[in-house]
Amino acid sequence: MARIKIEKNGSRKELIVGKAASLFREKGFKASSMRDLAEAVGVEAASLYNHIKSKTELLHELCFGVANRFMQHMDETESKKITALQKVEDLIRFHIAEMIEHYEEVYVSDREWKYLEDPYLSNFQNQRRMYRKRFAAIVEEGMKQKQIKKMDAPTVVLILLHAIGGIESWHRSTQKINADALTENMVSMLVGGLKP
Amino acid sequence: MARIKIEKNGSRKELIVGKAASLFREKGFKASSMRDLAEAVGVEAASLYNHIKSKTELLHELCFGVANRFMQHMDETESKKITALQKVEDLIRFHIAEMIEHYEEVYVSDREWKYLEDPYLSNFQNQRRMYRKRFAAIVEEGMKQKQIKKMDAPTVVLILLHAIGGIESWHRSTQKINADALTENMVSMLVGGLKP
DNA sequence: CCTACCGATCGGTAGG
DNA sequence: CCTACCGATCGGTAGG
Repeated sequence: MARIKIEKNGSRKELIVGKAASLFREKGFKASSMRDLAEAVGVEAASLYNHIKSKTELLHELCFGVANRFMQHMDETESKKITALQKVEDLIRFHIAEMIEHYEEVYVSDREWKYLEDPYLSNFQNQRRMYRKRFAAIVEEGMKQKQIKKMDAPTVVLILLHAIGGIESWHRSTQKINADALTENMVSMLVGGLKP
Repeated sequence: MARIKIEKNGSRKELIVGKAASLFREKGFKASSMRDLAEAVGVEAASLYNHIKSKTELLHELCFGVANRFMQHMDETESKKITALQKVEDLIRFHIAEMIEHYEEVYVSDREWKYLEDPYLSNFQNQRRMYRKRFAAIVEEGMKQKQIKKMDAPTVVLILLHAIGGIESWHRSTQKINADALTENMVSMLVGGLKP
């Protein structure tokens, strides 16, 4: 007598990917073993391979899931009818929101992408480069319009991205001070630093 | 007939630690093998153990070397007779200079300290916490004196530290734009973001 | 989904 | 400083 099969297709894999995000964030990709992951999922290590192809596949899923979301948001921001400075603020707010809502995936994608293997590695690096270029172009536009003070735009972008993405303690921080307050603090400081 | 022994004591170990910094930065601590390191040094893996006790000892040396420099500088900054905002700027400039001059050690200490083992791990975490607390106290002082706008001080510190330390491409950046210009860009943006 | 197991690689030691 | 080697652990597969 077969069990009723209402489980969504892929839900088991999604569970594994989610546990992997948590494990990779905590211990790092290389220091996380498939046996660790299996224990977190509640099966034997060998059983994981019925749902995934390899350990690095888990990293692909995480990194490209995050990259795609950021790329799509960049498309949206670019096409908005707002000033360049407002676009920068929009991007900053999106990064903060992603950090709060998808902390583990974003963190892993940010710190562990170098362990991707090579068709994926180059692809990821290219997407990352493109994203930053587009971000820098908006910053540059803001400088032309005198909304942002003259600085080296690629450096500005690196500072902004790392200022947000680097906070390794979003959990604790968002517990101690409210998430909205944290967001306004960051935006105030980062956008404040751009103005002439 | 013995070779003349004018080599400074410890110079061989220092070479190994330096190569380890470079390797750990490039591949990460866990993904770096002692065979990789031996190859970089130009000996067999077993020979490394005549100069060091273990792989993690290399990480101790790197992390505490960096931590001690930052702690000592914090002492100096605190005792200077300047305003709180000037102290913050002083700290920012020191972080930038360390990043330019000791990029690999600082980077490794920042991203790989979690692989320290436990008497060292707790010790390092405590030093880190202390440093941030002292930094936040200066920021808070600046707020009281109305030199810095009211924000959550620990968050401000995290943003500052990550904005500077996160730049994973200091090499390339400092090649493209001059180091002094980079420093002024960063200081302008970060200190600018603090002012009311 | 599990048991059993493989080849590769790891950090490190013995002994010279 | 090297050769030789160890036990542990790794990612992954075979076969059911």
